[in-house]
Amino acid sequence: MARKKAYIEEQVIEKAMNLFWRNGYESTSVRMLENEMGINQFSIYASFGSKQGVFKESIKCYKGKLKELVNDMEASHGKAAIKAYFYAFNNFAKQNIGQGGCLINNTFSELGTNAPEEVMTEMMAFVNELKAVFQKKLRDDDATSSHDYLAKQASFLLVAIQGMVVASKVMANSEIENFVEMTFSSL
Amino acid sequence: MARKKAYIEEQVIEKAMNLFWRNGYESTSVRMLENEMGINQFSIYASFGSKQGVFKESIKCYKGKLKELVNDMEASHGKAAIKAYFYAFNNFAKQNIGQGGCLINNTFSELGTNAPEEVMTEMMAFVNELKAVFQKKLRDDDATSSHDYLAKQASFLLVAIQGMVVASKVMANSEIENFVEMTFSSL
DNA sequence: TAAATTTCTAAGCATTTGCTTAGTTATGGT
DNA sequence: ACCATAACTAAGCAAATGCTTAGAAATTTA
Repeated sequence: MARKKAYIEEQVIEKAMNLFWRNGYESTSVRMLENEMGINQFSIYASFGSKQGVFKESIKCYKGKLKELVNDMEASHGKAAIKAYFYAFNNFAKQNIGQGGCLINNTFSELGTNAPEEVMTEMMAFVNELKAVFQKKLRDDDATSSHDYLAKQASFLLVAIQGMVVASKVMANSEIENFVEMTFSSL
Repeated sequence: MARKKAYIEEQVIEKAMNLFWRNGYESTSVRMLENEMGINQFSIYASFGSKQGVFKESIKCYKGKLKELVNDMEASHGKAAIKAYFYAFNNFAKQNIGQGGCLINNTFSELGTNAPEEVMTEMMAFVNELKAVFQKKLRDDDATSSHDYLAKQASFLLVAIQGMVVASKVMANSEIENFVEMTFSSL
């Protein structure tokens, strides 16, 4: 009769995600993952197949975290919802010391075109979903503008939020807040 | 009598810089540098001391390249100069396949707080210099606003340009252009 | 108590990594 | 032709890397 599973994959993946978030992909060895996840290398390979497999699951876990923030935005109304998301996302991005920022952005930066197909797909999907939600919230406040016009505004906010999360690593919080305020005052 | 140096350090460093720009730091091995630079590992260590030494020089080389763009901006006038710099920088950032983007941004993302002190200093200095030039060009068009007000606008543009260069890896050129136009229309 | 399965431990593998060493070749000046 | 130096080639080193294997221990159920 089988021994019960002693670790929950979602829990160990969350630990792995945090390590990748702090260190990046290449600078995170399997031995470090073993320490952080609290399971041995054999179990890592048995459950996830490879280091890359762990990373793929980590990206999905990260998306799940972001989904909670996006859900909060979807439950709110208009531009104010997007703005609140900016702040919430900034706070979320600052949870980690070291590299921190946005794991999706970091992964684009570090791996670029070398990222595994599945990872690229997950990340692009997230970016597109976020843009769609921005557009929907913009529509809340503006029933008459064209779809194309709102798409451009959503796209603008998408670039802006990427700038915010990258800049927040090296710039003062007051400068980030100034950026957000100016970004939304222009809409 | 000494044999003349057969390679020019600045030239081999430029090749190294391009490789780091495409690949990032960790994913670039010394053997890859050897191939790209066209000199052997012994010469690399003799001239630069370590892989990190090559990287430090590469960052300086990259700054030198950016300096040319900044000089162009300084030779022009007002907000139009800054806007032209955005476009020039975007074109410059797109020279490299793979990771591309901005090597300074990439390095902040990849190495974060683990970057060598000298590299951090060089990068922070560049960011501060850029902000100062932005502020100066904003003053060209606005003789009366407070120093603090213009500093905030310069800071805003600094975050914006970081967003642009990160986003340009994954978003369409038309969306990047839209972002730049919207950013400057709000100033 | 035994069986079945999970998870662990320890060791190992081939390769890659940053870096060093020693001897050789190339080159320019005298 | 010789000397001095630069740069190369080849080999090597220890450590790290991603991953595998084999046997042992742990755990649950019947």
